[in-house]
Order: sequence, then structure tokens, then C-alpha cells
Amino acid sequence: MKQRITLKIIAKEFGVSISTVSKALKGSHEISEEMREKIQAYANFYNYKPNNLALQLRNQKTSVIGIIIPEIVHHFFSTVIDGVEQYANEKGYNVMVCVSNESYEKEVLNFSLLANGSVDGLIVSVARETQKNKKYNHFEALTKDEFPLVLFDRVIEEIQCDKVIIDDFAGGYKAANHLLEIGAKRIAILSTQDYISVGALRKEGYIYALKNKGIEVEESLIYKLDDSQDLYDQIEKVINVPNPPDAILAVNEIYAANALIIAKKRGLSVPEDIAIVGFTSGLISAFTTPPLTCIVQHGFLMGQRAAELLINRIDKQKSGCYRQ
Amino acid sequence: MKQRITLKIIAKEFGVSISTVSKALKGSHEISEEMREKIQAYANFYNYKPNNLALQLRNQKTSVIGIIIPEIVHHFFSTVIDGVEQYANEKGYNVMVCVSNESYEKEVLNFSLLANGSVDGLIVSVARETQKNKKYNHFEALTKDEFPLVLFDRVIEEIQCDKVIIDDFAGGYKAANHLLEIGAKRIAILSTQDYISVGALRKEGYIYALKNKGIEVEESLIYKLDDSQDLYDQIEKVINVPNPPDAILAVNEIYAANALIIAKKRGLSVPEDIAIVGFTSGLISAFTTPPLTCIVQHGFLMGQRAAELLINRIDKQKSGCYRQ
DNA sequence: AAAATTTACGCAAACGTTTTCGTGTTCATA
DNA sequence: TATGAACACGAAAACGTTTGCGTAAATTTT
Repeated sequence: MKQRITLKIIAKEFGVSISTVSKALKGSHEISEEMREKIQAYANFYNYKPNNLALQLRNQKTSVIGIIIPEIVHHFFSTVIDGVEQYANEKGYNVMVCVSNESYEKEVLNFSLLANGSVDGLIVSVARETQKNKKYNHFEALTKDEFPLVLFDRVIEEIQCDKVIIDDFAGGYKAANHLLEIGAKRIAILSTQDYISVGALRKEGYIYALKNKGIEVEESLIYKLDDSQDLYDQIEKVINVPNPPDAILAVNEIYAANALIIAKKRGLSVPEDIAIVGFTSGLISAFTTPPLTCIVQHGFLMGQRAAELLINRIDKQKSGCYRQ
Repeated sequence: MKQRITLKIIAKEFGVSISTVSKALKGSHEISEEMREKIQAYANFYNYKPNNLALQLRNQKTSVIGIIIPEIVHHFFSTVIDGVEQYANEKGYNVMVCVSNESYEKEVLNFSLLANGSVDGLIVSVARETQKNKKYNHFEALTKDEFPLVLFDRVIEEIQCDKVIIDDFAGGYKAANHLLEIGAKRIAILSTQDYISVGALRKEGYIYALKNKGIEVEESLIYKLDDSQDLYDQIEKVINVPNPPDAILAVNEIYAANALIIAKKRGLSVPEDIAIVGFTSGLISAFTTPPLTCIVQHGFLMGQRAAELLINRIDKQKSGCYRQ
């Protein structure tokens, strides 16, 4: 790459000091009109742009926010990123995206890469492994330093910071209630492992809905799927049985879509024989036959809100912190 | 945020110079064992981490690559990001994601934000508006300075740089050929506006396949859909007509999925009455009834490859450029 | 004519690092 | 005792920018 043009180079060209050039380019009245125009013309011709790194170092501000998510090829998370990106851009921030791949180690690595000056703040949805092991030391290190941090979707109870979640409990409650209202008697729930907060909360909502109607909760209808195993096989064991449930509450879209094709393959008609409700985050539900009833997740809004909370916190700190 | 600990602070604490601290932390033999241990213990206790910005400025290297895409809530693009992110991470790079939202203006803005020191190189898929207006000045500015740049998917013929594309022409050819082989006589193609290179190339492949079999190309079967209008309405005009085509080649998954539900609603059976082939980038095709036949797009591989090309170029420049 | 003000620029610090090149001790060797 | 080396550290430049302050010279005011 060619050496980009700097103040120093311009200064040497005209035999003046760097500060003169800087001021001239900013249109300072301290510099004579003649000199100002000469310098501006030259800088313009060579397409001078101040170096961001230098500015960031000097201003102690990057105007970048980082977002760390478990995976990126996932409609919900990409929607969140979209929301973050849009709000951030409005406020003059850029977004740096990192993926933890559900790995504790990679999450920690990303933390140390980003939280040492590269970004002004961090938006995180916690990796599965981290939630499983409950190793939160990297989060604690941040909050101890009052580093701007916002958690979303998969959050950690013990960490004190802003959090953006949808009311998963209410979502599970509503979904189960809907199924009960259309006449379902035996509702199976396809949930996640318990350490995934989102799935666990939706399951609680489901249980509450049943109890609320005086229906006993059958433990055998509660399935905790394992995302690292084959989903199709696991769901087949729910539906492709002698006495399948008459309704299914799936805590995400993929579970629901798989349940649908398995039910149809078994010869069950949906929703007459078996009703299915999911939580949508993608486009699948709209194109299945029949289209699936879903609780929407509002990823875009969550992203916007998370960015808003984070940027508010960053700005507050900057304005409130007079050093020396 | 609390003032992060710096070399200067440690130096003051022990009454030594900054360089002593720096050397001590790097385990230099220039520093006495006693001093080294004191300093290391202190730094460790206060969790000292070198400031990234300062390092980047000094090393003239950010180890960050930027990627600018038209939209992020899009399975194909998120898959590409995934590929980029993974390869980049292996090589010690981070990824900064920006979205152009198909807007020329925002693309230019992102360029100036990123290409002024914030990233070592850029991976770009061109915005629709840019391709439409053929305003490539921001690209030319980069290549003129030999700034590391890789284009993917939506590329620009006139810009000289590394490019990663799938063989869209061959894809269109294969898809059309498949339809012909299963007996289709009148294949409609649902393509994009001509200025979208990907759609145009696939259409050319389709035309070539027809001509190759001695079949005349009917202009009335070539539909150039407008993404800014309602897709359902546009596709309905293709299928919900007195004499619909017996096959449809859709240049992307959304077009194909819409075609499917419209065909079924009209009472056509798929694929007996009307066969549909798409280009998949997402999960929709697998969950429709029947599942759609699709040409896969290999977004992950494209991302990996783009990152590889970019990083190779960055590294080559760094090693080859001895200044002064 | 002397004093005050304005003009037009340069100096230097600051942001946080790394690293080369001193430099003053201390110690061992000739 | 003088010479040389080893030791342990500091000064300063470099990355590129911004900005408060200092200061000559030029101009205006009294």
C-alpha cells in the first residue's frame, strides 16, 4: 500500500510546522488566508484524510462498539446485529462483530481483543459453554472497571449491567395458552437444555400456563433437546410414537419446522391432529405448509435497544469524567 | 469507566521510567530480576493489558479487516461473514462489519470510516445503488493507493482487484438444464434487474442452456423482478395466469419459495404441473412442501476465500515494504 | 514615539506503546 | 591502577493527530 499522506508530509512540502497544517485544514483563523488555501488545495488534491487510529488514541474514544454473539448464521442474531448497526450508525458509531461459536475460550479471547481500547463498549449474548460452566470472570473484570457492557437474550443473572431480554416467560405462557384455547389436551414442549436461560424461561411460562388451568404437568412431555446432536432424530422420538401429543410448543423456529415435517411425514395433519406453535426468528415459518403460528422475537428492536443503552452509558461516562 | 492502568502509571508507582516497565513486562534481561518481578507482580495484580490503539498506531497495523455488505439479515451474507470471521480469526485478525443498506451514500461513508487506518483491508459486496449508478470513484481511490481490497458476489468488472464469485453463469446453465432434462418445455426465469451482476449472469446461463438445446428463448418468460416492490404480487403475475409456465428458475431462495406457495395456492402441484428450481442461501428450501431443489451458494467458502486473498495481500505488503 | 493589539505561525505536550541508543555504575581482568 | 565488559536503567524518537500557549513581527491605538 502506498504511504498515505499525513500532516507531516504536507508540512514538509510547504516548509511549515505540523500544527500550522492541522490548523489550516480546520480553517483556523490563526492561519493566513493565503497559507490556508495553499494547504487546503494540496490536501484536497492528495485526498488527505486524518488517520483514525491517531484520532482515537488522542481522543481516548474509538466510536466503535463491539458485539459478541454465539453464532452469526442465525436469523435472530443477524437481526439483532442489524438493529445495533443501525442505531449505532445514527449516533456516529461503528460496529465490530465477533463470534464466540458457543465457546467459552473464544468468548474470553474476544473480550481481551476488544476491551483493551479497540471499542468503547460491548454488547454480548453469552456463549452456551459459558452458561454451562458458569465461568463469568471475564464479565466481572469488565464490570469491576465499569466498562460499558450490555447483555442481551442470553444473559447472566449475577452480572450487574444493562440487559435486554424479551419476556420469555410471558412468551412461553402465551404460546401454551394459545394451544390450550384451541383445544389441546397434551402439549409437548421442545425446549433447550436448562442452562440456556431463554429456553428455560419459556418452559417456565409453559408450566405456569398449564397449572393456571389446573392441568397437571407431565414431565414426560417436556423435552430438553441437545443442539449438538441431530435434531431430526430427537424430535422424531417425540412425534413418531404410538400416542403422540396433540400439540407442540417449540422454543425456536428450527425445532418447530422440524416438528412440522416430521408430523406430516407420519401422516398427521397440522393443525387438526397436532397443533404446532414456535418462536420465529427467521423466514421459515412463513413458507411452510401450513404456515406456522409463531411468537415473534423482535431481534431488530432488541439490537436497537441494546445499542441505545450502551451508547447512553458511554456518553455519560465521557461527559462525566473529568480527569486530573 | 475507571482509568485503565498504563505503563506510565506503573512507572510512577515504582519511580522508574516507562521503558523500564515495558522491558520488565516483556521479560527483558536488561532489567534486574528484582525489578522485573516487582513490576510483573504489580501489573498482573492490576490486570495490565497493553492498549490496542497505541500498539496499532505504533505498528501501523490494526489486524482488523472490514467487510461491507448490502444487508446483514440475509442468510447468504451472514454465511459469508461467518467464513470471513473464521479464517480471519485463525490468522489473528478481527472483523469489522458494516452495512451499506444497498445505498451508494452509505457505502461511501463506510469506506471513509474504515479505510483511514481503522482496518488493514476491505472485503466488499457492492450496493445495488452503486451498481445501478456505476459510480465507482470510492473504489478507484482505494485501488489507486493499492489499498488491500477484495470484492465478492456482487463485483465490478472495471475495478482491478481480487474477486471471489461463484460461477453464476454455470449455475444458471445447470439449473435450466436440470429443468429441461425432467421434461420442462416452457421455463420462466425469475431474475433480478440487469444491473445486479449475479442475477444477470444466471440469466445468461439460462439462455445459453436453452439455445444449446435448440430452444428459442421467449422474452416474455424472462422476468426481472424489482426487490423494492412487493415480490408476491410480481410473482403472482407469472404463475396466476391462464397459461402458466411448466417450470420456474428462480435466481434466489426467496423468489423460489414465493413461487412455490403461489403455485400451490393456484392448485398446481409441484413438481408435476410446475417444477421449481432456486438458488439456496438459507434454510427455507429444506422445510417447504415439497422441499425445493436448489443450487447451493457456498457462502462460507466464499467468505473464507475472500479473507484468505485479503490477508495474503496484506501480509505481502507488510513484508515487502521497507520504508526509508 | 511608545504602547497595545493583532497576526501568523511554531513549540511542545498529550494519547500509550516499543525499541534503539546512550550512560553511569559496578565488577572483573590485565 | 587502568581498561574493558557487564549490568541496569533512562532518554528520546516514532506512529499521527489536536490544541493551549508562547512569540516574533506587523499593525493599530494612544
